[in-house]
Amino acid sequence: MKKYDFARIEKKWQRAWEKSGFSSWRAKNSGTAKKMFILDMFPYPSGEGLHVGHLEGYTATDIYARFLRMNGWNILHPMGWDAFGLPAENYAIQNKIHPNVAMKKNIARFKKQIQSVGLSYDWSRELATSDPAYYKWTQWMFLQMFHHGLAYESNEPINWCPLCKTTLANEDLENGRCERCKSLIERKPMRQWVLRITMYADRLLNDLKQLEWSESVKEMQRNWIGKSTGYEFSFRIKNSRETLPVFTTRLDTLYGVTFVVLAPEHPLVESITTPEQKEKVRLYMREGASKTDLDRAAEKEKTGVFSGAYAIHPITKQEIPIWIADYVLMDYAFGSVMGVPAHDERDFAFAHKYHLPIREVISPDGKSHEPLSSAYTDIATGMLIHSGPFDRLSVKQAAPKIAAFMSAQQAVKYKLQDWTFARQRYWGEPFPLVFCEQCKKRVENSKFRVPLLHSGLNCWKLPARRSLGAGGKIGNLNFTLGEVMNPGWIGVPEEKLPVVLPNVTHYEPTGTGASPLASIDTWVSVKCPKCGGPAKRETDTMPQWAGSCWYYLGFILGQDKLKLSAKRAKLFWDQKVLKYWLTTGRRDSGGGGLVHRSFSGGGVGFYVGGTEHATRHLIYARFWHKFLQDIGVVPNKEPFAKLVNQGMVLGSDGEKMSKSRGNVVNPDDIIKQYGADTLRMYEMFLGPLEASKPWDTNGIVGVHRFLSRVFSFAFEHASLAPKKRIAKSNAEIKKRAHRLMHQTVKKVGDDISHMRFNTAISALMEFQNELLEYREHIAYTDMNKILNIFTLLLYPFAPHLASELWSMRNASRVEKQPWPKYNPAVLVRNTVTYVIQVSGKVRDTLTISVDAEQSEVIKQAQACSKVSKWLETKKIKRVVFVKGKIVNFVV
RNA sequence: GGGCAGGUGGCGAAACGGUAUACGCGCGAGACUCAAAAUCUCGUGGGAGCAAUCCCUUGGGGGUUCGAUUCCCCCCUUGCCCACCA
Repeated sequence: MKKYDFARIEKKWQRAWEKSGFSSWRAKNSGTAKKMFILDMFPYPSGEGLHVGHLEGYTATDIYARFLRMNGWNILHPMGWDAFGLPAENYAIQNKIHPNVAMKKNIARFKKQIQSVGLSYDWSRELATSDPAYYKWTQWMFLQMFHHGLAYESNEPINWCPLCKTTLANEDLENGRCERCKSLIERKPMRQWVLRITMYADRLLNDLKQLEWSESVKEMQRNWIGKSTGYEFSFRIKNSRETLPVFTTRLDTLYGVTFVVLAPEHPLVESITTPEQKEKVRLYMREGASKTDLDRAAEKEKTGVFSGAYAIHPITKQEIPIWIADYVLMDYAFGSVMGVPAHDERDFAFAHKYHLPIREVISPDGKSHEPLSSAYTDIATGMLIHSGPFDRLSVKQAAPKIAAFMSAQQAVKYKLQDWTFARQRYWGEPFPLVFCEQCKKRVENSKFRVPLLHSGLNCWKLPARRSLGAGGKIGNLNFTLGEVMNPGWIGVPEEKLPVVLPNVTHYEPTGTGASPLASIDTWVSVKCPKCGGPAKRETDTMPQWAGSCWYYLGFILGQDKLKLSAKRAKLFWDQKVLKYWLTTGRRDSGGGGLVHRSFSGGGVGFYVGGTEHATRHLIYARFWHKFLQDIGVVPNKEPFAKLVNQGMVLGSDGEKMSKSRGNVVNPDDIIKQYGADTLRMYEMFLGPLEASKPWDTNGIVGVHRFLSRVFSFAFEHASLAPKKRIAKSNAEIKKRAHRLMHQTVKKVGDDISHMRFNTAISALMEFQNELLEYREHIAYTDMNKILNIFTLLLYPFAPHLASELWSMRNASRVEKQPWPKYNPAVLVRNTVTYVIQVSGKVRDTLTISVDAEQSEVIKQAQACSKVSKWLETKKIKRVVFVKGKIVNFVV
């Protein structure tokens, strides 16, 4: 018996594919064939190499891509490298290799690993985010955002990771810790570039509806955006000209306000605190300053301090004490809360602790229940009491009436905050910005007044496309909106892009808040592109998410477009190609009984990746895409039409794979021991794509045995001496084999279409098992035909072995063959097996002609000995008959 | 505290109103072998029985139905995400 020499076979076919320049996987940018953009989340080429988790998603999309290609689709299935960012940089520092060098090495390793698994990527579109040809366009896009006023300089307190020595966005945190290194995050006021993602909050929220994503990821994004609708109004402050704005979703409880709370960072704290309270407030603030956000949130008991000042209730005119407490967050709404202890659990706890009055104004039955033992927060039931003219109104009715009475404005707030877009690290895209003192003075002395924008305010609209002239002329110099809004900051002209990351010897983070780039004076000092005066470059770099915001567009546009000079943006944004891949023509829908439904909003047709990107990459990329649509360079609203989240592959102990647990499975080892085809199939056989499932080191031999049997059988069959070949098939067995073959063609096709790879593989196994039983009874030529079909079905899963099997009988290439069709007529059986139940319990089965009449079936069913004995003494109340399935005698 | 997804043999899982445990692992027995590995054959949810056969079984409890792993309600439990958002 010939052994399944997977190593030889896999090498042979990988060479063959490489020799042809991977031309079979190359996507065309036009044509009338149905098309699909099948995208994997591209990896960070870390020093660890590819892990089996990556390969789960990559194998799934590879199977799908190969399958659709055989069905005549034009498939765009590319791969690239998310090469900028902290993990890559930290690896470089640890191993004392320049990030650029380390990255090149890691990319080469990743690519080799990917090719050793036989993934069918269109390598002609390969890209890396750290390539100047690529990041030139990342900079170009940032520059557009800047000029349109979407990027602003901020000095607000921001998340600082003391170990990574950089600022981080909220999205980069996990429970108040750095997502990468798990250090506790500090809040530090720092100069930062921030992107105004909040301006897109509503669109990011609303357009979720049209996405074919898992409900859980959509829900995560909804919660992250965190829209709430309520009212805002201002309290007057006793003995002061200041007013105190608050936001509330419960204006109906206005009569129950017994105190007001400010966040410790609130700007009014300083001015309203009375001299008597100054010392206490100072102490409280000092204590608070040492707390991290995590401490703040973890505190069971709320703390606060009285400011000494009083607000005036807008309706009752009562004096209400103003407190300062860190359970109120400055980042949200106005950083101030009207305290209604009777109807808010947090306010209740606070009032309870500091003996503030609790005033019941919502009651389930219209009666008073004071003193309350807990806050009553049910808004569905309940009516107003102790609320003057609004008594007896429902919660729902009351709010608008009170608002009208006191002229409170309806308002919408979001949890989403603007995106901290700068890192004080080396390995990232440099900002295409310079700072010029003279231009700063020009702007500040000019008459331009841009409405002062805070991160929470959504009062500002994007200027009409291409009208960067929302800025204007100062003297004889033109300033853009972004340049007017950020005095002194000047955009690098497009023709000067890319601003190349200088090659330095010291790239370790400084920890001073300045990036390593700041020390390279020759790089930092430049001429102002606006006025020619002395200027300095921005030395922070962009976060790792920048490059991944548009890489799918990079794949669509291709390497030639990336190489264009940035001043040729018009040519770069090739509308024909973008429309081809991002919008759907009529031809894409339906087809062949497959469910590759295209999505009306356009975007990447099929995107596979882990759920960990739900509130990071997937929200950032949507934001960029919408901006790019607004400036007229992409043709549709959303980047990713359909998203599937592959589950995590856990270690064999059921825990997350990690070095420290020692449960990491290295794909290289598996390939060496069992081969790539076994690895691919086993990853798919583990369970449903979207479920997390443990890797069972023992289980892999099952798939390997299957492939070995497939090979041995096919090989033995192909090398049969002519004398030993069976001349004539047994008619009955041939018929059975054919029916099974057609069944399997249908099943495997349907399963691939629905991402049910595990059951597709089961079906292939069953097919193979039966064929082995039939082998003595099927003629050589008939078996050849059946084996050809089997090979085609196997091909998407195990392309190397399938290529080898195909070449045993055919001169052509398997990947050029059309996907086999099944004949529904063959699937029709002329007998069917009925399940015979008595009162719902299975007692027997009955095989009978499909055409048998209901009465005939029931008659025969009743006659079965196993059934009749259950019916003997009973009276049949009812007979349930389901054609072709079941007869149930109810007694 | 809120949201989402799960709980089926010894294990990964299948079926998703109609014969629960397909497929695979593991295990047991046998064949081949001096022997072992590999391979092949048969068996394998639990219980009672010599057997035919019968009873029980999809986290627990109710409900709808002739029939529920599947649909509805309550509870328990595991995982993931978000969490003082006014």
